[in-house]
Amino acid sequence: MEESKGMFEPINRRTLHWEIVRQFQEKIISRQFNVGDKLPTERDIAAELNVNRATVREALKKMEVLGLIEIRHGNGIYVKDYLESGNLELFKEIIYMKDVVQIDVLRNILDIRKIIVPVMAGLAAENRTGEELAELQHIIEDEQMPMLEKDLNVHHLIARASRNLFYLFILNFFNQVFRDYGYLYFEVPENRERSKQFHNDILDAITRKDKSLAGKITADVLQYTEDAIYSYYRAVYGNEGGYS
Amino acid sequence: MEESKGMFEPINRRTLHWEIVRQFQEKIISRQFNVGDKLPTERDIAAELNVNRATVREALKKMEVLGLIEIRHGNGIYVKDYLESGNLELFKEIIYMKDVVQIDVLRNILDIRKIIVPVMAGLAAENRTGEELAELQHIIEDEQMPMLEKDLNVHHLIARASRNLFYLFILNFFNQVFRDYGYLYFEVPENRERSKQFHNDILDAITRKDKSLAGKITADVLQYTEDAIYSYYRAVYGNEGGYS
DNA sequence: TAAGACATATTGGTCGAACCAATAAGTCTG
DNA sequence: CAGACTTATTGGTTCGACCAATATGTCTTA
Repeated sequence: MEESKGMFEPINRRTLHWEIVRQFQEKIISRQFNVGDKLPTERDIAAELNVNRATVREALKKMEVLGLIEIRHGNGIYVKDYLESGNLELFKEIIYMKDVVQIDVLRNILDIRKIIVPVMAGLAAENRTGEELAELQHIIEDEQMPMLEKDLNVHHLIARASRNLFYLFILNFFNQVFRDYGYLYFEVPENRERSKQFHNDILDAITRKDKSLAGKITADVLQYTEDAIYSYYRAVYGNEGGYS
Repeated sequence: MEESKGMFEPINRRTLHWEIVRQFQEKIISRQFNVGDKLPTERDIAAELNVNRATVREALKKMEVLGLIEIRHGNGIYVKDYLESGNLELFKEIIYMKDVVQIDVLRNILDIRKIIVPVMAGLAAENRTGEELAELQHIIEDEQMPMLEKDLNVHHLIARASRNLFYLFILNFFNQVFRDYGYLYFEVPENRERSKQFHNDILDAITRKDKSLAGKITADVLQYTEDAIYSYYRAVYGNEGGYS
C-alpha cells in the first residue's frame, strides 16, 4: 500500500535463494567480483546475508549451473569468466536484468535467428514425416489458439521436423524470450495477419517438401518481424537504444 | 584396486546431489516420467533414496535450471517437457549421457556451427578493434600454447569481435564440447597444420577487415574439420552410427 | 638441509529435526 | 450452494552437528 508505481506491487515475494543469486549475479557480471576471485566461504556468506547456509548453498548450486562460479570441495568458491563459461541461461538472466530488452542485444538474437531458422525450415520441409505434417496442419487450423502460442508451436514443430536436436534447444531459447515479449508484436492486427500468412505459406511449402521455398518464406517473415520490431523500438524509445 | 579398466578408477566419486540429478535426468529423458507427472514430495524422495532432504533440494534446484522440472511452493514438483523447456545445458547433459558423442547429434552441432560461424567471422573482420586485432595476433603467435587451446581462443576472440553477445554464449557451448573431444582431432599432425593455416589466414583477413574473405576462410576450415571428423568416425565405428 | 610423512585447520558436502509459508482440500456457515 | 474458515500437504528456511576433500604447517628422516 506504500507503493506509488501502481495498484499492485510488482511481486518481490521471490524466494530467498533466488534473491541471493540475483545479488551475486549482478556483482559478478558488473565485474565487482573479478575472474578468479575467491568468494567468502559458505558460512561467511550465510552470516553476512543473515540467512542459513543451506539457503546459500542452493543459490550457489544455481550459479554453478549458470557458469558463474566454480565450487571446489575443501577449497573454496571461485568466480569464473562468464564470457567464457556462461551459457544461454545466463544470457537470458542478463537480458532480463534490465526491465526492457536492450535493442542491441535483441539485434544480436535476431541476427542469429535470421541465419539459422530459414535453413532449419528448409530441412524441415525435406525431412518432415506425414505425421508431423498432420500435426502442423492441426496447429495452424486451430482457430482457438492465440496467434503467439500458435507461432511458437509452428516453429517448435519445424524444429522437430528439421531433425536437428541442437536447433530445437536453441529454439527453446528464442521461444522463451518471445513468450514474454511477443504479445507486443501480436497486439498489432497487421502483424497477426502476416503471421497467419506465414503459417499458411510454410504449411504449403512443407507439404510439397519444397526446401528452398520453405527457406525463402521463412527468411521473408523474419525480415518482416525484424523490421516491425525495430520500428516499434524507434517509436517507443526513439533512436537512443540504437545501433552500437 | 578392484577395478580392471586401468590403473586408476575413473572418478566415480561424484557428489550425492550430482548422482541424484543423473538418476532423475535419465528417467525424465527416457520418458519413464511423463510430462506433467507429479514427482514424489521432497521428503519422500529423500526417504526413498536414503539421503537428506537438503541434498535432494540441491539436486532439484539444478534440475529446475536445466528445464527438467517445475517446483511449485506448497504444491509439488512437476515434470516439464524437456523438448520444449530444456536448454543447452541439458543438451550437453544429453550428449554426455553416452560415453561417446553420437554421430547424429554431433552432425547436428556441426551443421549449425557451419551456418553461424562464417557469418560471425565476417562480422568480426568488419567490427574488430585494433586492440582485438593485437590480441588475436598475440594468441596466434604464441608458440607455447597447445593448438586446441589456441583454436578455442581464436574462436572466442572472433566471437567477441563480432559484437554479438548471443553468438559468444553459443560459442561457449561449442567450445565446452570441443575442449573435451578436440584432442582427438588435434592429435593428427595434418589437422594441427590445417588449423595453423586457418589461424594465419583469418588473421590476415581480419587485419584487412575483409568480411567476405573471413567468411570464406572460416567456411573452408569448418568443412575440412567436418570431413576429418566424419572420416574419423567411419574409421573407428564404421558406418553404424551413420545417417539417421 | 630438503623431501616426505603426518597432524591440523579450513572449507565444501551431508545429515536430522524443527518451524515457516504457500497452496490445496475439506468443512462449516449463512 | 457460494463463500469464509480450518486443516493438511508440500515446498522454503533455519539450526546445529558431523563427514570428506583440500591446503597448510610441522615434524621426522634420509
